[in-house]
Formats: sequence, C-alpha cells, structure tokens
Amino acid sequence: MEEKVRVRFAPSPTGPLHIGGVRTALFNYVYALQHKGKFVLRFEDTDKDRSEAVFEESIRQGLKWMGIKWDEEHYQSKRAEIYQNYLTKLKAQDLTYEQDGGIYFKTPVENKKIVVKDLIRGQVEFESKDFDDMVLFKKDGTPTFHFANVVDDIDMGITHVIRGEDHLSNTPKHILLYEALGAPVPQFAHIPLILNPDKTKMSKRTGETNFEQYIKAGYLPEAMINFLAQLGWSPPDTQDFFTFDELVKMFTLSRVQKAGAVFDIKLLNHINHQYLMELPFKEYVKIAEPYLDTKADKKLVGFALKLVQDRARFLSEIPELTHYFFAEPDYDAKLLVFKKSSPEQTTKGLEVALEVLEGLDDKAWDIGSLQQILDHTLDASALNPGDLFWPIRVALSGEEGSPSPTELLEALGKAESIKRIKTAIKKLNV
RNA sequence: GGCCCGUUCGUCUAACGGUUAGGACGCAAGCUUUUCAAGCUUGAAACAGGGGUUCGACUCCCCUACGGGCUACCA
Repeated sequence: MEEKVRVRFAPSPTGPLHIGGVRTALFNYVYALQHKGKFVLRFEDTDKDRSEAVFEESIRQGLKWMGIKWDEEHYQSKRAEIYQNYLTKLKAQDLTYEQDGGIYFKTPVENKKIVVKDLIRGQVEFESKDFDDMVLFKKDGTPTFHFANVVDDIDMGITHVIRGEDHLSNTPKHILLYEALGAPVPQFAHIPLILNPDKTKMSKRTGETNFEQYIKAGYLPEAMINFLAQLGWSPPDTQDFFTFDELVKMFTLSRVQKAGAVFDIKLLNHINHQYLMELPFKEYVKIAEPYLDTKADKKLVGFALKLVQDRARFLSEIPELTHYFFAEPDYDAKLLVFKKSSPEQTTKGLEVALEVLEGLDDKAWDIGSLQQILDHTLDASALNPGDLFWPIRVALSGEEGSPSPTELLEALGKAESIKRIKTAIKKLNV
C-alpha cells in the first residue's frame, strides 16, 4: 500500500515572500499534484518579534499569484499545546534538561552515525558527536525552529520534506528528534540554493529576493513558473517552454541539480518576453493597461499597446516604451539624420512627406494608404528610404528604436503627425 | 576552526563509460534591400587541477584547489 503524499511549504513570516521560497513552494506543490497528495502551508511564526501579519499576507498573495493552492493552512503560534505534548514524551524518556530557562534536548552520549537519505543527494552521513545539545524551548516559552518544525511534520503527517539545501546540515538533528519521538522519518529532498551572480546565497541583503517586486514589474505567472522550474531542475528533453500541467507530468526530484543556481534575470526576461508576445491581444491589453497611467483616448492607448507588445519584456517597461504616443518627444535634431544621409536631404524628405501627408484625407488615414502613398513618394523622388522613412519615424517617436513610421502615423493620427513633422523640420533648420 | 554539500561555455543546463561535449539566455556577424523589436542563418564560448580504475572517462574512486551551507534561545 502506498502512503499518501503530504508535503508542506513552511515559511517564517519575518519578511516578504522570498523568490527562493516561491521555488521551494512550487517544487512541493508540483510534487503533491503529481502524486495526488496534499500541500500544506505552515507559517513558522515562532519568532514573535520578527513575525508580522503583513508578511503572511505577502506569502499568501505570492503563492496565489503563482497559482499555487494549499489544502491546509497552519500557524505554529497557535499550536503551543501540541509542542508541549510532544515535549512531555521526551521528558518521560529523560531526554531533556533545563538550563537558563530554556529546555534542551540531550544529544545521545554515545556517538552514533546518522544517515540522511536524500532523494536528490543520496545518502549523507553525519555523526552525532558533532552536534551539541539543541534548544527545544526558548526561555520565553516558545519552541525553537528545530523542535516545532519536526513536531509539526510528525503531527501533520508530512511524508516528504522538500526544502532548501541550507537545511541539509540541520537534518541529522531533526532525525534524532524523530527517533526520540518514535516517529517515522520522512523522505528528504534538499534542493540547491539560489545564488547571486557572485555565487553567494541570495539573501534579503544581497539580492532582489522580494517576490512582490516581480509581480509589480509585470512578469507573468506562466513565465515565472517556467523560469523557476528550470532553476535547479531540467526537463527530460530539451523543451524550454512548458505549461504548468506539463511540468507536473515531467517533474522528478532525481532531475534536480545538486549545485546552486545563479539567478539570471536576463533569462527570466527572455522567457517573459516570449510569453508576452504570444498572449492574445485582448488578454495582453487587460493586464498591460494598468501599467499605463494616462488619460489619453482608448484608441491611442490601444495602438500604443499593440505596437509594443512584441517589444516589452515585462509590463512595467511599457510606459518608457510608449511615452511618445502620449506626449511630444524631446530628442536631438541629429537623430533625425539617417546614417549616411545629410541634414539637407533629411529636410527635403520631411518636407516632401509633409506635403503628401497633408494632402491625404483624414478618412484615408490608415496604414495601408499611408504605406502606399509614402512608397509612391519615394519612387517619385530622388530620395533614399533613409531620407524619408527614418526621419519620419524619429520625428514621431524621438527614439532610435520604435515601430515603423506608418504604424506611428496611423496611431498618432493626422493632426498630431503633421505637427510633429513640422517640429522636426524646425529642429533641423535652427 | 569543525561538520556537510557542491564544481560542464559568462549564466541556466544536457550527458547517467565510447558524442565533433548538445540546447537555451546573453554576446558577435549576416539576412529580412527604413530603425528597433520579432524571425531566420552562422560564429566565439565549458568538462577546476592532479592521481588512479578501465581497452576507453565529463561520467566511477582518491587527493588538492575553489565555491557554498550549517555550526544561535533566527528560521
């Protein structure tokens, strides 16, 4: 008979949700789904001074955003009685003693080999003589992490402990506790740490660890899942993009990397960029619009969003990519002149453009007609494409990189386009 | 210091004794005869070092180096 899988994510709410925590939660959740088990969320809030409700909320919100759903929610601060009960079992065996108001666990006097069977690392051996007696209860009466963590994992029937590698060295101590309490030892899987570019552990102090900032920056959950899943794990084939369901099907702890993984924001950006481009326009608008703080009319906003959908890597990049749609751009006159063109040629190009555009009826102001009329103008003149198209684009956007001139013309409309082209001509001839 | 874990292109990684060491990001070049983006093509780029084991090691063992984690009445 196979035991029903129960895993947990046990963050301490002493700070906003950590990016590494999200990955740990993801691996646990995926494992639970794969084995039709349960995923438990347990707040390890035994540090009264540092735990805060806002951080609990940050953790809940972040998990929800990722699409991670938990079957149970627990708080260690509400389980004092349970810890006392388990302590009684230890006391009855004379395995504890009091000192300085704290309660300690007696590490076995005789040295003993402790084997951690890790699903990722294999068997890791320790010796009990290397461990000091550990504190079970602090003098303020609350249990320590080690004790509360083990008691809860026993009490909640946790079968698989999937957590960060930083806990590997704590595991033998935990095993001692499981044994003393006569409880079965769960399966362990220690996943590699997420590292800074300099390979040090990514911590609150050293990196961009606050998960809220990624949500705010406008990354998509799908992209984040893809990215985090491949930070320390790799699919059995060379598939780079996969859905959550596919991840659940493919995931195995045996394919989890042993070495730490550097957090590479460029890769995240790339993955997000791909997802953003493939998003149906309507869905994209829905999530992108809030990032645009403008009172401009809907049509223009629609144009702006459409024209940068394949350019934005994450949503919060959109305002800077679209500023010229909503306000006249400021730029250096030199930018109007294409590589091998000259100010004279450029002026000529803009003037010709101005003339034909002014002659185009407002009703015919669409990208098809615009392209046609400009192509025709180019053919009929002695100008190079760079004398005509480039300066129009710059006149309208003020940028080195932007959508095409005709797209911009159509989006901005006749009046605004003409105005900006006139400004450009003036700039050139100051 | 002690204990433990780790080490393939700059980065994320594939390889589970026999490969020209593969892919992706990033970078560079070219194409797309208007930029940027997208897309396509191409290129540079790695087995930490030294010993073994083996007919044969990125793959197994040992040593060294380097990196990391733990060693709290934080979790």
